[in-house]
Amino acid sequence: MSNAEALLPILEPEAPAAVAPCCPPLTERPLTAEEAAGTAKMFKALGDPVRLRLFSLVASHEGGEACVCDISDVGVSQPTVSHHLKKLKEAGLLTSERRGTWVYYRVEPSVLAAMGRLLTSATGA
Amino acid sequence: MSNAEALLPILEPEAPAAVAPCCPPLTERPLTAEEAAGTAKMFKALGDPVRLRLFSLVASHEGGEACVCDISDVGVSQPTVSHHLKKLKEAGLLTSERRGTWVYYRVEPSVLAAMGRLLTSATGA
DNA sequence: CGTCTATGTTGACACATGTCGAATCGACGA
DNA sequence: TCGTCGATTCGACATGTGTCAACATAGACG
Repeated sequence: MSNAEALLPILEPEAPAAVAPCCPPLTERPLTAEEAAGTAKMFKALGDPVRLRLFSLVASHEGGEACVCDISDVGVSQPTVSHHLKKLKEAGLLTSERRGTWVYYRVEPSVLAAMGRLLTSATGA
Repeated sequence: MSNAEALLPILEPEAPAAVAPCCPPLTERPLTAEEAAGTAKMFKALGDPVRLRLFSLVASHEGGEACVCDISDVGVSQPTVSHHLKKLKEAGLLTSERRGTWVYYRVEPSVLAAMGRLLTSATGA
């Protein structure tokens, strides 16, 4: 696949942007097909037990940041952990940064807030 | 299927209870494997565009209740709509009730609130 | 430069999932 | 009772997904 990447004009596999300010609360208005498609990607990313646990490990870590070595003890092999972290990154929920030997993952606070707003009914209840 | 139900001791295929008061916010504490497994089911249920749209259609309907005939216009066949509604029901997000000819679906407000709390960071940000 | 440790990628496999057409069930009306 | 309409279930198929072993890459340290 590295060949294709070199030949093509570097088209990114997923649109990694514009996930934060998405939609009003679900109780307020039915989502359009486009809105649902974009939002469902985030929910789907959290729809796997391993990913949800990895995400909570990063989110609850000090400073909302965690090294892979700190969170790779979730019961699956390390390639699988890397695979899931990549999925979370593609969904816009995490960002990664390499500092020296280790790679650190951080949560995207705006995305968290947006998803929370989606599920927080504005109707008072 | 009516035969099997009559013969077997009525074992339910999915545990339909105890989904509402689950976990503290994700930013507060890493989820255990059990918590993640249970919570991921709800996120997974909303991780499909069609299901998310169906859910928003029901949630935003008057009284948080909608007939299937009102929400079955999401671009897929009616059996598929029924299939997705069943999934949402199994995840504890919806409840169904038959009134005469039509079947009405309603949202479970406590579940919505619980999921919103999960994503609402208590750290102030 | 060589080697070691830490992450990420590839290829392959088993399994789950979304989708539809056809058949079935349930309620209403002629 | 029979026919019709709304909703679910069944059977089948194509696709997506999670998982791992093996390999590749990136930086650190002698």
